Amino acid sequence: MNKQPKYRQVADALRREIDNGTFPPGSRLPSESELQTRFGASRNTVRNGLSLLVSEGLITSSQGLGYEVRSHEVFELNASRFENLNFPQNGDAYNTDVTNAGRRPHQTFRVEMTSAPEDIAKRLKVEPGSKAVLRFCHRYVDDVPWSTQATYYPAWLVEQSPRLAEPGDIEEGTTRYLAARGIEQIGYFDEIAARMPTPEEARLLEIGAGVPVLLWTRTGYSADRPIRCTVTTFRGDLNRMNYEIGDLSARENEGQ
Amino acid sequence: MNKQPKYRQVADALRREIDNGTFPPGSRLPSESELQTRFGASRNTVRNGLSLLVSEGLITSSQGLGYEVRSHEVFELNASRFENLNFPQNGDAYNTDVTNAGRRPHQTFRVEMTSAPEDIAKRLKVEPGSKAVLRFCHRYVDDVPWSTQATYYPAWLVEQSPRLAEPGDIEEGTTRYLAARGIEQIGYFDEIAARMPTPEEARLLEIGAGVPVLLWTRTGYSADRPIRCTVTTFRGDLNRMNYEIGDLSARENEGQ
DNA sequence: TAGTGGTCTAGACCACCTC
DNA sequence: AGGTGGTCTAGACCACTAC
Repeated sequence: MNKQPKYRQVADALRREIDNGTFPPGSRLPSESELQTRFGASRNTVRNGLSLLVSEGLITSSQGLGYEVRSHEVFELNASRFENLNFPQNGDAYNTDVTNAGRRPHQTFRVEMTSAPEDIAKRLKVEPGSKAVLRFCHRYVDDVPWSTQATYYPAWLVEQSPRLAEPGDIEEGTTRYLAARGIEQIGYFDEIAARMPTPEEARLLEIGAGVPVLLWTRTGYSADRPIRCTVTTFRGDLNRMNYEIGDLSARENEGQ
Repeated sequence: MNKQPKYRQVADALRREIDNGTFPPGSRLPSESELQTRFGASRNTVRNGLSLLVSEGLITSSQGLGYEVRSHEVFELNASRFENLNFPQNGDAYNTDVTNAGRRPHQTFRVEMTSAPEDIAKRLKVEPGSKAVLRFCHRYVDDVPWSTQATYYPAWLVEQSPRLAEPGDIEEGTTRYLAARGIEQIGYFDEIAARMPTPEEARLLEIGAGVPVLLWTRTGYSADRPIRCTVTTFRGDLNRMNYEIGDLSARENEGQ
């Protein structure tokens, strides 16, 4: 005998029906009271089962409306191709990529003078707590919050390149601006991690329960030392990162 | 007035105390009944708040023991360096990496003849449902389930390289075995995604609520066509992926 | 045996959405 | 107004862990 608790039976039954198409993406699940009678369970037990599916990222709930099966469309982000070393462009080609996908990009932007958080300082090889310029970007696609991007520049670099600390965009792109001043990024170190969002991240990205964030930390190096560190936070349900390594001429024919 | 529901107040208060070190990683939270009196709330309300923290990945619970603050140690996985194109080695250097970190690797292994799932078939550029060899690996570090790895080889390749379908390890490594038979991988396409685990993944990786998985899909190409597709599923709380791009000689000095 | 969390019930009131 | 989910309570019994 391997009896599952009732709320799991509820979750399992519904999950199966979502998987096999009984409830396709975008459709609505039966209401809690309908599920009570169907499973012969109390309301709390039904809710317990439903909340399991919510935390698995399978469904969402909204007051007054009901439970809806989540639909998944993902946005591909090529991390190795854009920001090409021989052809530096503004930031990370977000505008180009989004527009190419037929979507409408939109972003808010701000520049701050802060002290570098410990993990950033370590990557930039500066003293923890030392001054840094933070250029922060909050990005939307078709008005849906998509990602936040925080780039830190160490103080010594800002002294040489004062426009980094000025508010507002740098027209030609920060990479080109730096290159023109003799600071060339010749390598990157990328780190990718996943975790559940902090309440702050959940707020900025309008993430509900059951959706992890992808954390992408890119540290850019000149020939001598690290010159910037960019931390990008994505909604995990809407994004996928790609890397191309080596010779991929055999991949060109069709879209994968 | 911006009153939060009581269970959120419980969660926020405890989260703050976890963040500021009142409850350090590995320590135990007060029991539910203690929290009831502290917050003047019913047991279900307290449980509701605690389950929020569980689904954020901050704490775990076990019957009879209580709630414990999760501790985070992450394992770095260099995706661009290992499986070096000029120096192919067995699989993805998992054994080497883990041993170097002073940990004890352990894995179970099986080989299956299956039909390629749709997404795999697309990446291998074969008909959906066509035959493929699946080499499946379940990996542990110090007896903690760490990742699962499924590599699919298309039928046409297996005909040329029959040992792929044989159970058991290929001593010299599949990459070398293939290279010796004239099939050389000259490029990779990596895709990285994050999501909540399916019940099956949660079982294999012994993941509790609040821990996402990292999905790493690597498609290997010869000069002509894709020759394999490897899907690795990691515990998101224990792993971080790295990519090195361009010239990183300035990084060598210290550990990042 | 005592204390912990896990499951389940029954009922109440509130907030939001649609009509 | 009527239906939906959101919050909260009080109490019951079970399962696991410690001693």
